[in-house]
Amino acid sequence: MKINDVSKLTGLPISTLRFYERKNLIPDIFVQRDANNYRIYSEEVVEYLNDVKALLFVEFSIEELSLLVNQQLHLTYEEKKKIVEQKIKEIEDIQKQLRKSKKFLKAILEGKVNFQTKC
Amino acid sequence: MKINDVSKLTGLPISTLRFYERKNLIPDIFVQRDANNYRIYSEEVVEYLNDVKALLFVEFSIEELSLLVNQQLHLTYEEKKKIVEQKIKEIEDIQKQLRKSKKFLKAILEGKVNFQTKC
DNA sequence: ATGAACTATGAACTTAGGTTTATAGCAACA
DNA sequence: TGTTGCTATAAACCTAAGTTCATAGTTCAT
Repeated sequence: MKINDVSKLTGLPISTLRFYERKNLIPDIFVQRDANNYRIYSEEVVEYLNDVKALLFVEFSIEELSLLVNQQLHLTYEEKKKIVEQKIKEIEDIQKQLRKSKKFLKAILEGKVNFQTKC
Repeated sequence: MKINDVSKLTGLPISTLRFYERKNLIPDIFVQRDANNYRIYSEEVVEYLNDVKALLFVEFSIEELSLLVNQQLHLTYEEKKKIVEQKIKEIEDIQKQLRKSKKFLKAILEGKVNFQTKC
């Protein structure tokens, strides 16, 4: 698969795919180069990138995620486990916040909240 | 209450409080000026800002939220209702994404996911 | 075999959401 | 009454996460 195919299958712009690679977010197992230096992606990269998208959307920064997936940095399993467990806790906090926000927004809909001067 | 009190009670830096005000995120009912041009906040601003914090954390941009709370823009109730309903839907999408991410992270912990070359 | 479409790179640019700095006017307390 | 601390503003600065641009090589369709 070439970069354009991956872009279409994941919905990520080509520029973003190249950017993620520069940020070490795409392990070598997913992408190699052909004779013309074109990127050739494995099929599995699509599922991987969909997970990455979800993780980056709310809970991870590129730097954090890169730390986790980048074997150059030689994090031990224990170190990675710690990061992941911490992240799961953070997600649970976000879930709590979201339930709170939803309540607040619903209260607005029902006219129970008003932060504006009446006039 | 002066700005330093609000900062301490909400955990928002003073610079952020001033910044939010410039972005029309703090309705006039919550803040007035005294004889020295110092900001004097009402007690209610603390709860309001805690809600704002939650909303900005994941689901709203400053601009969107300002649109909603800023009466200068004269949005009708119906227009605001539409924005809020849309936002609730988006939150539900985020909640779905988060459940997916959590699953993925737990699979990593259990060794069921591996995006790295074994060596 | 040539023009449109695809690929590559490095560098510059952009936007959101703040933070920091420079400068100056009040305040509070010994 | 002075000096430490709080407040104000405007403008400059910063970082993350991309995007766009300039330039150049490749490939595909006709």
